[in-house]
Amino acid sequence: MSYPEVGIAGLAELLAGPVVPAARGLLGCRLSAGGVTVRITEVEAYAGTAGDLASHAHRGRTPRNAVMFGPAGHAYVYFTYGMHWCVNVVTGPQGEAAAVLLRAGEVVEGVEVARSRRTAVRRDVDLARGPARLCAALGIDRTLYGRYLLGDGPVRLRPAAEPVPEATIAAGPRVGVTGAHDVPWRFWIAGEPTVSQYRRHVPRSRR
DNA sequence: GCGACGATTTCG
DNA sequence: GAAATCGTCGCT
Repeated sequence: MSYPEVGIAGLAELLAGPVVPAARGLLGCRLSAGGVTVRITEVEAYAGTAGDLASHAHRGRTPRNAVMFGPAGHAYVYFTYGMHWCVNVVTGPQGEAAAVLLRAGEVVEGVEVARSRRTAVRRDVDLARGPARLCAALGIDRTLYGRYLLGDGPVRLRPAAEPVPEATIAAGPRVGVTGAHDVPWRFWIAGEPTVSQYRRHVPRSRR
């Protein structure tokens, strides 16, 4: 099954539902910001307050995660490691605080702009390969926190140009997450060279 | 108010 | 393997 043929309304409906189908359905969708468009190739699902210890919302609402508790289809942008931005799509009904982390994408428009923001990159497939790299390529930062993604704002999410067959979607444990390694909530398009490399989480105290 | 650490990336 | 680098959150 695939979702893109139903248009923006269908995408909105998908995002308002359970987080796992939403995450899978986001594969192949296009995200545009800062003059760059990526085709999403890798995502991770995070339940909100529903017992997912890896979710930023699992301890309840804070100033940082507040947008997660609002309606689906908005951008949850957060800053980490003192230098990186990452972006999520809020999903599910209001109050559930579930979200999908956009982990990687293929730059399909604005390659030159993306390269100007990612000077360390040699190959185009590395431009948005990784959640912080994706944000860097798109120029996403705090100013886009909470923005609605399905309208005409500065960050726009659109259905896939081509459907992503369910059979090509692979699943595995989430990256960088302490514990919950048995929860296969990382999804990617099999065979895509833009999918980020899996790294097992190592607690800082043991580095 | 303070301190540990993070849904990471890059370089050595 | 380890540094870079700082906002966030819970209170060892």
